[in-house]
Amino acid sequence: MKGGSTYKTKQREKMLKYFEKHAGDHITAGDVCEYFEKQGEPIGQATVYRQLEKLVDEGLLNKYIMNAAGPACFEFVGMRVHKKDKMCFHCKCEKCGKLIHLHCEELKEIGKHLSEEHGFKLNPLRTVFYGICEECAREDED
Amino acid sequence: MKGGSTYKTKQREKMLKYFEKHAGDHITAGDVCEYFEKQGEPIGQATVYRQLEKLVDEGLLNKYIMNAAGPACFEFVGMRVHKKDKMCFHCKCEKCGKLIHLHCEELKEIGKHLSEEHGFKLNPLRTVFYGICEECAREDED
DNA sequence: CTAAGTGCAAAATGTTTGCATACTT
DNA sequence: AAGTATGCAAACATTTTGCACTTAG
Repeated sequence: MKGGSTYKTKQREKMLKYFEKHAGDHITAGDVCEYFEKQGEPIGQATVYRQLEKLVDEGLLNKYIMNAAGPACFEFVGMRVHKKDKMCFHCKCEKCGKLIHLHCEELKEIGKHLSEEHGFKLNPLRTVFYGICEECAREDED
Repeated sequence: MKGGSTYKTKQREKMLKYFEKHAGDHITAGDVCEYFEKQGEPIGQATVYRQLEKLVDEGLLNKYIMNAAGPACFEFVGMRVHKKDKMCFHCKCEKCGKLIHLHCEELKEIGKHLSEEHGFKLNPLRTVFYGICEECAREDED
């Protein structure tokens, strides 16, 4: 369904290591370029984007889109291991922009419900809940 | 908190009418420009973007971001009326790109849960569930 | 040797901004 | 009259593409 195999190149390995090391962080294509630039071993941006896409396809990274005119964020997921118990949801505050990671059993029910009732296989790793976080809600009492 | 008042201009009214008429549809800034272009009464794209932003701030439209390098979508919400029973969730298929509108009581529980347990006020109108739709899942049995 | 990946620079998108002019209130 | 909106064109930022070259298998 997807074309050909994946070569193990220096660039790919370096990027992967970088993401692995920063697991849990949200990293943009620009961040990646900048980082390796500073390391004195730059990776062409075209390569960065192409590898990023590939890694997302392979399920090693997740891609999150926050702002329309702003870079997409990528996050390390793990080596093809989709550990259910590590599964986490993301909440993005529309007010302060904060991104909250939620680990919650009950939320996993959503996935089951969507699947059973609506035939939709939720990808919790890519899904972002938008709303207002606790702190902002407090200031925002209208 | 936000600057100044809002004038009732031709452009704004036309845009609003257009969105209202196509309630439920997902419309891009480009769509808006194109539509009025064809009507023979074009609206400058800067104006379109500025009004779009404004309308979102005012809560008359919702903004959805699907692809990083793709236009944002806007959808009519209603005249400041947040009818709970009209509340709907969006599921976006990562495979075929289809966007599904879901009206579901159970899903509304998510909002309650997030609010009560995590202090997060979900905005279901802006939140998009990513995953694989029924049809694609069938072809995709791996 | 062949398929896949790289890097550069150029193009393509989508969105934002500066500024002079025009419209609303 | 004062404040806000408009429209154009230019500026931006992010992402994608074409092509010659290199590298992995």
